[in-house]
Amino acid sequence: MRTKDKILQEALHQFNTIGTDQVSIRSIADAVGISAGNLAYHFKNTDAIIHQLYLNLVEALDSEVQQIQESLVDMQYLLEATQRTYRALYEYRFLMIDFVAICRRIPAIKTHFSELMGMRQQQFLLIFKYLQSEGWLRHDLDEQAYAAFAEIIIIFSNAWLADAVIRQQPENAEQQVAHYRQLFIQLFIPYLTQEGLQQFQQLITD
Amino acid sequence: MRTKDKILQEALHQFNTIGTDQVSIRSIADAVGISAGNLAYHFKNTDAIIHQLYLNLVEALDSEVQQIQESLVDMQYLLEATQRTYRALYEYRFLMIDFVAICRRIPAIKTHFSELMGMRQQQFLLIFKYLQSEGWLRHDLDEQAYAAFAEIIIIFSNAWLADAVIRQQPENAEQQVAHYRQLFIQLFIPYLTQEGLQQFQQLITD
DNA sequence: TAGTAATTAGTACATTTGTTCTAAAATCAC
DNA sequence: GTGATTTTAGAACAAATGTACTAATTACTA
Repeated sequence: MRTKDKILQEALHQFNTIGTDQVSIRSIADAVGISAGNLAYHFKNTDAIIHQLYLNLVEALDSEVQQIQESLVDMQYLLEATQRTYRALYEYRFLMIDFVAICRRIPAIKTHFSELMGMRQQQFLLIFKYLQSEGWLRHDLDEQAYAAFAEIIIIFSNAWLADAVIRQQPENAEQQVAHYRQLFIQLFIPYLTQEGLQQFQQLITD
Repeated sequence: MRTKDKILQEALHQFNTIGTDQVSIRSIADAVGISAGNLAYHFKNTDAIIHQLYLNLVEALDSEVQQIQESLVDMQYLLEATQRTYRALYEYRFLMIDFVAICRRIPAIKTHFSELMGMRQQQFLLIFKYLQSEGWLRHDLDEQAYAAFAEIIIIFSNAWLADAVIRQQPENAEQQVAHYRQLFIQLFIPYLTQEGLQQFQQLITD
C-alpha cells in the first residue's frame, strides 16, 4: 500500500475514534510508522487530510446521486440507496460528527456541502412527486409539507451519526446503521397511503 | 456584574461564535479585560466553563420538563414549550453544535445528557398516548412506530442547530428558531387525525 | 550505469495552551 | 482601623502543534 493511502487510512481511523481536534500529523505519523516530516511531504497539515477524506466520501456518495438523477427510482431502490449511503457515511462518520468544526476549518467543504444538500433536497422532491403519482404517497398534504419533509430527511441523515455517539451504547457498525436506517424508514411511514404502506412492508420484510 | 458572570457571558459568546476548540482561557480573559491568572482562579480551565454553561442550560430546560411531568399537556402547551426550549437551546447553541467533542472532553455531560434524553423519550411517549386518547393522533400506527417517532423528534431537536450553521444563511435568532420550530410542527402533521389537524392548524394560525 | 526526481528522517523554531506560583491589591468582618 | 480573606495581575514552565528546512536515501528514467 502506498504511503499516502496508509496515511489516509490511519487518519480516518483516528478521526473516527478520537475526533478531529485530538489528531495531529505526529499522532498519525507515529501510528503509521513514518516521520512527521515525511507525512508533511504528502499532506501539508491535517486539514489537507480531512479535505481529501471528504472528497473520498463525496465520490462514494456521488455514484448514488447520479443514478437517482438519471432514472426515476422506485421505493426499493430508495431503500437500497439509503443503505449504501448510510454505510458510506458511517465509514467516514467523523465528517458528520464534527461537521461544524470542520466547516469552520475548511470553508471549501462548507460551500460544497451546502450546495450538495440543496441538490439532494430537490431530488427528494422529485422522488416524492413520483411516489405520489404512483399512489404511494399521500395527496392530502400540500407542497409545503413535502418541502419540509425533504428538509427533515436531510437533517436526520446528517444527524444520526452524532446521535449514535451521544445516545447509544457502542455497538458494531451494522447494528448502528440498521437502527438508523429503520428510523429513516419510519420517517416515511406516516406519509404513505394504504397502498404505499403495503408496498413498503413487503419490501422491508424481504 | 460579578467577574464570574462576565466570564460565563463572554465564554458563551465565544463558544457560540468561533467554536469550543478555538476558545482558550486567554482569549476569554482578554475579551473580559482580566488576566488569565484571574480567570484561572474562577475556572480552572475551559472545560470547567463549558460544564457550568451546560448546567445553566439544563436548569433552563428543567423548568419545562417538570411542568410536563406534573400535568398532562395539551397541544398548545407542547408548542409553547417547544418554542421556549428551542430558544434556550439557541442561546447555548455551541453545546448542541459541538456536542460530541464536548462529550469526549467532559464525560459527565455525556452521561447526564444520555439519561436526560431517555427521560424525554418516555415523556414524548406519554404525550403521544394522551394525544391519541383525545383522538388527535392516529391509531392506525403501532407502538413501535411511535417509539421511533419519539426518537426522531429527539434527534431532530438535537440536530437543528448544527444544521442551521451548515445549510442556512446566517439569519437572526428569531428567524432561525421560527424556521426549525416550523419543521418540528411538520414532524407531527402526518401523524395527526383529521380532528387533530384542525386543532393544530387553529393553534398555528393564532 | 549515470543522473534526476521522489520520498523519507530528522531537526529546529515560533506559537499556543494549560497549569502553577507569587505577590500585590481589594474587599470584608469584627 | 486592623487583620483575614478574596480577588487580581503577572510571570514562568512544560507540553504540544504547525511549519519549514536540510540532508540522506530510494526509485525511476534514459
